[in-house]
Amino acid sequence: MYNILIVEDDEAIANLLYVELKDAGYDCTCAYDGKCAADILEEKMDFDLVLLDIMLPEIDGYELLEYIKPMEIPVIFLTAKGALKERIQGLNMGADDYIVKPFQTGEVIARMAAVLRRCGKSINQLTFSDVIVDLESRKVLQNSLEIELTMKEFDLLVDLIQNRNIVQQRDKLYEKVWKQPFMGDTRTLDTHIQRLRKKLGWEKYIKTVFRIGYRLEG
Amino acid sequence: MYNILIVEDDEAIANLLYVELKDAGYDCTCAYDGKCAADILEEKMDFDLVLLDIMLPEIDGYELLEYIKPMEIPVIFLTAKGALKERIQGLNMGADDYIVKPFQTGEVIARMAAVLRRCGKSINQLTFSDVIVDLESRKVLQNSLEIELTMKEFDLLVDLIQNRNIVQQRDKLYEKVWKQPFMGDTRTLDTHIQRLRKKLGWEKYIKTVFRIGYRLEG
DNA sequence: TCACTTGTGTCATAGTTGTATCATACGATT
DNA sequence: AATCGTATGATACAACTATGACACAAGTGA
Repeated sequence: MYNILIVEDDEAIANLLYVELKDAGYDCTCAYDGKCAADILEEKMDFDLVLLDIMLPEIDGYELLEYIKPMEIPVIFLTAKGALKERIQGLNMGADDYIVKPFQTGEVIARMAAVLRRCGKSINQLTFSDVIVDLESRKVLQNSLEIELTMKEFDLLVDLIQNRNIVQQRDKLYEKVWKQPFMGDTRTLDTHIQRLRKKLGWEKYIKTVFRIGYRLEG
Repeated sequence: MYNILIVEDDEAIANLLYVELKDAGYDCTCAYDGKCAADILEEKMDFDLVLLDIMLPEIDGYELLEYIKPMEIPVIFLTAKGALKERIQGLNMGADDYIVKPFQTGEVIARMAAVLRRCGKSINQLTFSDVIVDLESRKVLQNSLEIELTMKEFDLLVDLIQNRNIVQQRDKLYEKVWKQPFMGDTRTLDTHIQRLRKKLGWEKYIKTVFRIGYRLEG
């Protein structure tokens, strides 16, 4: 799970980000001013990424950026619209990306993912819709709530997500998850699909393709 | 098979990419400068993805990007290390991803696959008239509306499209779709053809060739 | 033992497929 | 051109098959 520090003096924006990122499976901490941010960084150094507003009371974003640099934590600047000079300066100073306010949360998440990937901080995790699947811990989060899946359910889910939008033929799917030939004529696969559907409330995503198999759609 | 356009003035890099991507199953075309790339794009518009170096003689990557945009072909930028500004500008201009030189070919392939998937460019896709048939998801779209076909209908449609403008003899057609010898004298094949015609409104495209079979015409 | 996972059986239902029937279109023959 | 035999279109229906839903039993590990 990623640890994100949100540095933003506008509490409304900070909290919005906090909630949305939490939902997207990120652990977040908010700092409402530069000094506070510095303190938090000092105390807990294992952030994976910092979202940094430039206009901050007291210590501003640039100063903070200098402070963060030696920690080698990627930084995404949050800048007001039109403040071109800020952006350029930010990038020159070594920010990894910037996002212009007002922003869509989806965009933030996408940029964050890109930056994290670029920085090699990629963790083995898959996402689909509101679900995050961590391959290392074998945990599944849905809207930040852990969903307990059994082994087969988990493997099945991983396969479906890795092949999203591709029909998985019943026999092939069975053979991949169960690692043995499909003898047909039992309710095993269906039953597990049903269990997955139920636990995740994914009736609409896991489509059955009649006479062929299943497809995770979205 | 995917068609990739490699635009890169450093021939060593271009050829390396060419070879590696070829091995990975991509059809590649190289362009060593922007003008050449534009010509190739003009001539042959069915590329699935463009790998685009930014630093090019004459026409640079940005200009070319503007040129490519209306074609709706995804673009991955190739940028020199540290050229952060380039990256940002590229992404802002609508590139789908970028890769920093020097790169591992594996990384390039992974990014390409991701971009292609994101853009919904599935290799296994047939089109005819207003219909797109995705062989992976087994979905059929007509004017962006999904048409639900049964297994036989789908197989039949695929065969017809793959043999467009060629008469399919009834017995051959039957044997291909039903995978069993044609015993004649039943309405099975006709009925399925009718069902296809009806679902797609393709009375005018699926022609019957009296006493021979059917032909998808257009 | 208990709690949990996993596989299988049964039944109901829904969707698919093949065939029969009748109507219409085609083409050869006169 | 008229006629006739045959092929195909259209439709409805019956048979079939796959899947969902559920319950339960066997297996497994704490």
